Amino acid sequence: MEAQFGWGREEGGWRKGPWTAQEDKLLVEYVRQHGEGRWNSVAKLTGLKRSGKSCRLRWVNYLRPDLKRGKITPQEESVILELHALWGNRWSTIARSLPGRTDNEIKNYWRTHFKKGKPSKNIERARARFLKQRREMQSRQLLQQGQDQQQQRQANHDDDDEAVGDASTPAISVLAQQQHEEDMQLLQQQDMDDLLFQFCPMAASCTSSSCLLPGVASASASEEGSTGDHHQLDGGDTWGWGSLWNLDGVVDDGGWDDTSFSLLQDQALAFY
DNA sequence: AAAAAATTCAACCGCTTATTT
DNA sequence: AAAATAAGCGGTTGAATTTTT
Repeated sequence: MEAQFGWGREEGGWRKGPWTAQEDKLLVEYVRQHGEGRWNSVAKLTGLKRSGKSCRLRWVNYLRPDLKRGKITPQEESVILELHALWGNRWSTIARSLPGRTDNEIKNYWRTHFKKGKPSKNIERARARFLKQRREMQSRQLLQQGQDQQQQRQANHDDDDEAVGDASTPAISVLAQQQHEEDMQLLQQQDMDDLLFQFCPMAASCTSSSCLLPGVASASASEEGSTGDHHQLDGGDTWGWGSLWNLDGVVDDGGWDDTSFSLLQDQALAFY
């Protein structure tokens, strides 16, 4: 299962695509002998068919011996969160505070775990899953109930959206009410999981206190439609304003006390 | 069980900045 | 002094893998 054609083949004299173990070896050997830098001479001296750019990238992001392998730890994640709040998308700057991690790695981590859209997608899906489940339960239940006491309600179920707890339907009975409550509990728990995940994916492995967040960004935020806002500032100042964390309402200090929890919960509920 | 959808991440691209000639 | 070359940066891509349906 080697690289296909097209990807991992030559183009204009240079090989592209995934590196093979042999190529890695050549590059490592080159660096051992000549040190880092002068990447363009790698090809000349070793016969490796890779551009200097490609060699540098491979070394910096993958072969460097001081790289830390393995998953980002909760501590590292906190740093990323914090520094991103501070600097925006200055990945290499952030990476300097995380020994053994590359800008690329951090960028990827950020994008896959925190970039707006993804986390809410998770929540969306959790919600969809839940609603489906609930619908099934409800219909099953209603079916059964309908056999018992047929006529009473029929006129008044708007269905889908709550407002259940009203006195208008005494017949729906304690059972349904209970069920609903259970559902809500389930939903909330699920939400909490997702929300926690959104803000601190490693929370699960964070034993109790160790996971301090720099602050909780307001989950609502803004900036929706723009698919990739090119803030092409000419002046060389490339602040990622759009992606800057909203620090308003930062609770800060403390970490996860009950207050921030219920705050989160509020946010979760406000979501719907 | 298999197909489709989603996720991940290594590597690419174009552009900017730094260094060399 | 300026042109050329190298290094560095951040955004984006897409094959491989994982998850969901």
